[in-house]
Amino acid sequence: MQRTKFGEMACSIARTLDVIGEPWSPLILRDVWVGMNRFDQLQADLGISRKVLTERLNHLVEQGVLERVPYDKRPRYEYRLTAKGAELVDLLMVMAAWGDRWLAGEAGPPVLYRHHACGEISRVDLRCAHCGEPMHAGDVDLLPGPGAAVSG
Amino acid sequence: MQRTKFGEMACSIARTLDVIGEPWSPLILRDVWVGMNRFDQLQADLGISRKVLTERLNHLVEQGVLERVPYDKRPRYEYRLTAKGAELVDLLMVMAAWGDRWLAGEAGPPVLYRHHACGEISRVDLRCAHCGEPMHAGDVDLLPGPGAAVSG
DNA sequence: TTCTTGAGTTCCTTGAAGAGACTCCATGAC
DNA sequence: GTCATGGAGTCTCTTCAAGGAACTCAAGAA
Repeated sequence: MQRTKFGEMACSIARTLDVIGEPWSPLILRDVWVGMNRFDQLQADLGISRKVLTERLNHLVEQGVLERVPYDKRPRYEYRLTAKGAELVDLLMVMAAWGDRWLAGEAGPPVLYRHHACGEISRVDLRCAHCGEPMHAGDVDLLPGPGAAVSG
Repeated sequence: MQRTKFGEMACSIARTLDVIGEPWSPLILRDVWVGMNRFDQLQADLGISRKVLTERLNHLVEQGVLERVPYDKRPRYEYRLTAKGAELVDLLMVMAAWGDRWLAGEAGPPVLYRHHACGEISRVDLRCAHCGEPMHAGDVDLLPGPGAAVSG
């Protein structure tokens, strides 16, 4: 349904939601990220209905976020992140960082992230690609871009 | 419905989805961010049904992401981002950045972001809070955190 | 040959989203 | 005082998506 629900909106947020905005899609991506690549693994881990899992996987493959790779001569496939999909997982890390900060409660975060480059437990931080200073929603002005006035 | 759908999962991504994972919620937040603060404005801009808009706003207020502020003696309210909500908008900026990169097409991005600190058109970049180097999904190991083994 | 296993399909029921009319209530116009 | 207005919702009905569970299909194992 949601396939073209938001996409007409000339808004990159809406367009992104057309790719991973449907229920379960972000969690499917997370699972693939941590190495759960197969249909039955995903179905068992998420407790999602097989029908919906099929639909979501097909959509994510169509969108170029996952690829379906045979791993056996039998009809056996597994799902892998594409480059496009890997960058979506960056988004999931930011989502996790927000959840860690605001929803983790007493127990603390369920998952820690160790950064390869420095070897430390860390978290992701948003910075300006131009000047390197922190960049948050309150630190920017929004201007119409070249793709602003899409008509039709 | 989705209110506690994913939240039991001891996963900050799932918990975050319980807050803004429902259809329309991210777009409602975006609209409030850019200054559309009132019920009828939101309803007209999004084309969402009034019933669903009511449900979403209530949920976002319950979650502490928006606050409902009277702006007149009459029963007139507007919705504002809380600090918690403003940090969610950071997530939307990352979402927009992904959409700009992968879905904008020929026309280019519909919106540009000018960073206050440097005055330049820029985009958000993910860096390690510890060492300041780029931090992407492929650059981290995941380890169980203190809140990992939530039972019940 | 039959069994098993991964990867889906199909069908039926339940529950959420959409559309749009209706309500409530304080104010300003008359 | 009465009426009209406009923002902010509620109510109801229909449509469409999600859940659950049984069924199918292909190929290698016993």
